[in-house]
Formats: sequence, structure tokens, C-alpha cells
Amino acid sequence: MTKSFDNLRSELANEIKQSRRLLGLTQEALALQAEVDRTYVSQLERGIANPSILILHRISMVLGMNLSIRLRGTSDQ
Amino acid sequence: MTKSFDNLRSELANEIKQSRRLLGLTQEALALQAEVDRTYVSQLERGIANPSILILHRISMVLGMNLSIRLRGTSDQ
DNA sequence: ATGTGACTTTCAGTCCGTG
DNA sequence: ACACGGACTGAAAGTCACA
Repeated sequence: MTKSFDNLRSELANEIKQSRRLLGLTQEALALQAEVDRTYVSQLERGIANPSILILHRISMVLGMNLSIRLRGTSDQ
Repeated sequence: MTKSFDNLRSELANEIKQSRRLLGLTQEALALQAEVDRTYVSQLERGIANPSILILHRISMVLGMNLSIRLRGTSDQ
């Protein structure tokens, strides 16, 4: 479990939390619409889960976002 | 399993395959270095797997890429 | 309304092989 | 060198009680 992975995971956690709050949704409301458990949303936002891309996709849909997963060259911005 | 998820998955599959080929790596060599199973790399590149972000992170590291997972507003570029 | 631990179930990911 | 399958194991995902 590298440091760069922990960074990735916590950045993702923050993105979810911020997007959710912008919509004025509770974790529970997000969980209900995304069809995941309320406590799993909590785990995601605390950065302690290792989610699959399917779960992330479902959550991003509810948040009105497109999930973008890219491999970027380290020289890129 | 929505269509937009299938698109996401196959785009990711293509990115991995192309990056790997650019480095002249076989699926097996990539699998060995990323510490994932050779048959799972095959599944990833065929877009029939639902990987966790940890696996994607490990693979992107071997490919010399940064894994970027973002929630983007649908109006964004 | 959220965090957390303990628990069960399901599927991601492995390991064996074949053409 | 890769697609594909079957059987297996550990981790992701789902459930619940409580603070």
C-alpha cells in the first residue's frame, strides 16, 4: 500500500464528499440513489475503502458527474 | 451494467493495452511486475473485468503512468 | 446524520490448464 | 503471446447494532 496510492484514494474521497455536499445530499441519500450501503459511502469518504470502478461509476452518476479514469504520462499536467 | 459503464471500461482497456505495447511489454511481463495474475491483465484489456483502484494503480505504476480518477461535471471538457 | 466494529455474502483476482 | 474456461481463495461489497 504505497503512499501515492493513499494520496489517490484520499483525493478521490474528498472529491466525492465535496460533490455530494454541493448537491446538498446526505451520505444516506447518496447511498440510496447509488444503490450502495450508507456505511460504505462513509468508508469511501474516509478513504479507507478500495472500491471497484463499478461502485465509483454508480456514485458519480448520482452526483451528476462523469467518472474519468486515465493513465497519464508523468510529464503531463 | 449500463452502457456508459461499458464505455468507461473499454476505454480503460484500450489505454492499458496501448500503453503496454508502447513499452514493448507482454501481458505476462506487465502482470509479473504489477503483481497481478497474467489472466487478469488479459481480462482487463478485453474490458470484461471490474477492477479495484488498487489494481489499476499498480498497473499504471509499471506503465510509468499516473492514475487519474476524477469526477467531472458533464459540461466540462 | 455519520463513524465504526463485527459479521456474512458475493465477486474480484488467482491458479490451473487448453487451443 | 494471447484468449478463454473451470475451480478456487481472499478481498470487495452488503448488513446490522451502537455510539
